[in-house]
Amino acid sequence: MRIGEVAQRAGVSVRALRYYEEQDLLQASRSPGGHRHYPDTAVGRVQLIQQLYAAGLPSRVVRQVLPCVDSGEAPPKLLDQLEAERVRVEQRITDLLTVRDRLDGVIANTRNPSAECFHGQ
Amino acid sequence: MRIGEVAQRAGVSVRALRYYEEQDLLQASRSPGGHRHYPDTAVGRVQLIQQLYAAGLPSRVVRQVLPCVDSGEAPPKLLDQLEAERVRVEQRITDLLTVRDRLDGVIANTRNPSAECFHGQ
DNA sequence: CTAAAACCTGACGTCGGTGTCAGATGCAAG
DNA sequence: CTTGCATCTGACACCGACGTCAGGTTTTAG
Repeated sequence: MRIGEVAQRAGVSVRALRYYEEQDLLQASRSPGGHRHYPDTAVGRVQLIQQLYAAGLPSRVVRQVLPCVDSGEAPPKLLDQLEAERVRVEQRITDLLTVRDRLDGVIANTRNPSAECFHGQ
Repeated sequence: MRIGEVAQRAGVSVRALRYYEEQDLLQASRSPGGHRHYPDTAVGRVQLIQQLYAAGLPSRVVRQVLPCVDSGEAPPKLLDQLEAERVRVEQRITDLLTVRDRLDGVIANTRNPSAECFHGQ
């Protein structure tokens, strides 16, 4: 599978895939002429990478985490790192929940201004 | 209250506060000599701004959302915008939950490798 | 065989929220 | 009045995940 097709299937740009390779997140074999060639599993991997990015993990962390998610286990040395990331993710989740509730409050109150106005934080 | 104290209390840098003013997120009166002076409510407002940033909202959106969160209601014209943001936030939450569960899976499996290896997505 | 489409490697641009530095002032304490 | 910290206004630096352009090569369709 060539880079264009992977990009299209995974919903990312060709540039992004090259960047992932540069960051050692995604490997590709090469044709005699130098063109990248990917296995079918690449699409799923790219989507996984996107998910981790969406969670706010930077490349260097993704690089560590990826093989663990693949294999389902981690070298003990990375456990602390993983747990630290878990904590961060959890924190972001609670932040987002708070913001969501605030937005909900404003929306509901605007739709139905009769209700009591809670301005608590 | 002067800028240094606000920064310290809110846990952000002085630079950030100036930036917020530049972005019309936070107003300050000025002393005769030009120094910023903030009301006590500024600290809470800054924390709110931080929360919105943490949720991934960019400055221009925060600028629209802030007065609504203050007043508890929004001009109807902004309702669509607010709901769009709500959807985005919700999406990010589910992304984060997925990632969290993946991390949990790896962590649990590493701690107790005996268990069955679920590699579901 | 040839033209077009896809791909290649650099390299520089972008955007947003800050850090940081320079050089000039304001303000409070002795 | 002076000293010294806080603050002021620019302005440039940074980082990360790409976008984008240039100029050249490979692959594929006809």
